Amino acid sequence: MLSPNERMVASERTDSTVSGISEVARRAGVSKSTASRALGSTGYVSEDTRERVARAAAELGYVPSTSAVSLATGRTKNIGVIMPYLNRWFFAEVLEGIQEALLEHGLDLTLYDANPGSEGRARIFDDYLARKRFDGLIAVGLEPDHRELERLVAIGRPMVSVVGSGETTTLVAIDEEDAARRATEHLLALGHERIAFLGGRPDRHWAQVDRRRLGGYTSAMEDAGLGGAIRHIHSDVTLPGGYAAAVNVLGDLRERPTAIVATCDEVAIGAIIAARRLGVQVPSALSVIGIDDHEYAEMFSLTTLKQDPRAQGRAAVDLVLAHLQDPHRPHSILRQRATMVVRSSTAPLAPDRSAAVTDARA
Amino acid sequence: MLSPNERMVASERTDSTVSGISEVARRAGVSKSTASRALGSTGYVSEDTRERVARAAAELGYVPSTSAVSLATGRTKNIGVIMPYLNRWFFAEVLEGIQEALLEHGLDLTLYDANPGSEGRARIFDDYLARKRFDGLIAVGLEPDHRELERLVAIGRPMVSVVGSGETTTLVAIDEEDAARRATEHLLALGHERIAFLGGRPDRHWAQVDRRRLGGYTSAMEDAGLGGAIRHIHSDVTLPGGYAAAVNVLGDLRERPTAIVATCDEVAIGAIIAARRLGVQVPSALSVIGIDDHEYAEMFSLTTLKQDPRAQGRAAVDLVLAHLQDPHRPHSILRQRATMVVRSSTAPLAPDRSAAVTDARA
DNA sequence: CCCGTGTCGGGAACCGTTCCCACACACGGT
DNA sequence: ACCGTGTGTGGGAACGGTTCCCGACACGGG
Repeated sequence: MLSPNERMVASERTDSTVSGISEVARRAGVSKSTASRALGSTGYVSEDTRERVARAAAELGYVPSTSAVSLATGRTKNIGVIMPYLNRWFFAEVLEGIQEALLEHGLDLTLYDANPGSEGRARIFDDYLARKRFDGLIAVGLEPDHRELERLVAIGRPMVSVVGSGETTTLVAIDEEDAARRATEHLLALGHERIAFLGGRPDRHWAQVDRRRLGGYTSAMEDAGLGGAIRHIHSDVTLPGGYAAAVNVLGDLRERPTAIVATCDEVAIGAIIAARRLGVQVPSALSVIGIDDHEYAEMFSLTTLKQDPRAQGRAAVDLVLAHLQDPHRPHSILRQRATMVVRSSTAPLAPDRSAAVTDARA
Repeated sequence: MLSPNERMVASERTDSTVSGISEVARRAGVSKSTASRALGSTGYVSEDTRERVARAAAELGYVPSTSAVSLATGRTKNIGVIMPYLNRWFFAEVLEGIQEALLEHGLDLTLYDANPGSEGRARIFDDYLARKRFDGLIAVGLEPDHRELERLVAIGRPMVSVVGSGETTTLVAIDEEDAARRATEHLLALGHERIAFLGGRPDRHWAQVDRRRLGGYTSAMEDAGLGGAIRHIHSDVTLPGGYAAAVNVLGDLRERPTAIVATCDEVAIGAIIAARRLGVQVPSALSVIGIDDHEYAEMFSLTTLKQDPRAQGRAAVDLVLAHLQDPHRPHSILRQRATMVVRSSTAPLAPDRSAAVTDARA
């Protein structure tokens, strides 16, 4: 803790420290422009003066004013990040990845939380983004509608999406459909046939991601000649959502699937918790597979298709920087590969399912 | 999706739209200064010209340059938020609350993720904050060390902390000690005596919060004459951390407590999951109480002391704005009250503990 | 009729940088 | 001896706003 006195001193020092580059210049005995050149890396400056200026700047604790720099250069040294949720694992991880990478490049991050359907979201698109407080924009799982996309384009700043469609912007994502397909095929290979897909709900805010994953599941089932067994259990894409949906489904013994492909690990874990509650043994009576490799996946021994959202965030930063450097760089799609992590939430189909159930009750 | 053609148009419009206030002025047939006055709310402008200017601005899609405005006014219309974690429930919720409130005030948010012990954290304090890209700062659960606090003070911008100590800055938080004390007293009232505290680890990064909560637990125990039964089980303050710690503790039948005060809901839920795994019935064989009222609390029927992090975030915004308006406003402490939410993870101590255990195995 | 007072508008300074341009100087080649 | 050319430096105009100051004008009261 600082004593009030020390605080006073610190604050006074601060006040005198608002000195601009001209004070630095004066102290170093050079002109403003020379000081600017010395501090920056452009133009001719003798090694001697460069040092003098650097010393003067250090002594004064000089920090260039970001607004002045932005005004003069047209660069904000700031990247905007817009995402619909903050409190879901994937989004928070991506955000941390972005933040890490930006930190290394000396860039700031301004955050826009655009909750689907909120009035705030409209304001962000109409007012906030137009302010262009950033050099580039990263949209994470945004899934903009037509009007929103229009706005985004109108900003005229490089933009990259993490998760979503890559038709209009550069994209980094895993192949959602492929991931779900592989998850399903894993279960098929284990002998399961009554495989249900858990997650998503075809309504206004139904995420494209979940739709794509459902698509991957569907085509895997069809390819296996199990088109008739396709079953989509609606669920909020959250852990409690998965739990609630699974409780209902698993409660009905006759309708119960032997395996579940969850749209993401949160939902999968919800299902596992539901199964435990109902005495349905995982994996002997029910196999569950997710997508993500969530922080909790290991603790629940969840088999999953691992993706690395942090790396996606970092990649997004690299890409937006590349676009910044070369404005004519064409859009691109960076697909990261999801890798299967087999733990023990999946197992071969038990020869007699009812036996397994009995086991669970023993 | 926009066709390439439409995109072109939009982008061209954008390019011509970079028009400044002088273009607006010209179009409205007034001078720059009049236009500025008309758009802002200061000074005398006739209703007539105000309208003409407004129309011209609208037609041109004029958006003032934030850097120019900041440079001229000294206000960035931006609030910095610095926090050590993004992917933990409490922090994400506070952040959303802050974001919501800022949105209503037309302010932007720039985020600094200062993970304790990371090199990034040092850079943030040394370089990033000094840039003063913000009018005010909100620190969430930051717990700065001496050097960091010095930096923070040196910035010379209003600052409010959410969670932490209010000695140097304005603070909004619940009374951590009181919350833990009440949690403990709840268990005591139910007849429990072997009550353990779960969470935190006295090491370099041990959060003050957990220390305070441990303190509340300790004094409640002492006041009940149970000082000898005090037991602090170390655990990472995460759900898997609580799980891992609880698994070990509950595995030992003789040492097993009859009730657990967890430092937060994530840890509490981890403990509940561990108990279920081990066949220890909650609440008949083990009562668990947490602090937070986490998103998952209801799903696990967790008794807890509810706090409202979103509201804390909003309150922090109000406070920082108040400090901005009145620079001489003294530091203050805003204590939010934690309210007990009784669900069914806590119950009276079973007369015979071993009987309860047998029950669980039945 | 003259003069405050209340409105309205314009010119110019200023915010703190960058950057273009002009200039000075030293040096080597012709 | 003279003239590029390559370096180092300073002056000053942007960048895009806000805001102070002052002049013009209308109006009503003394």
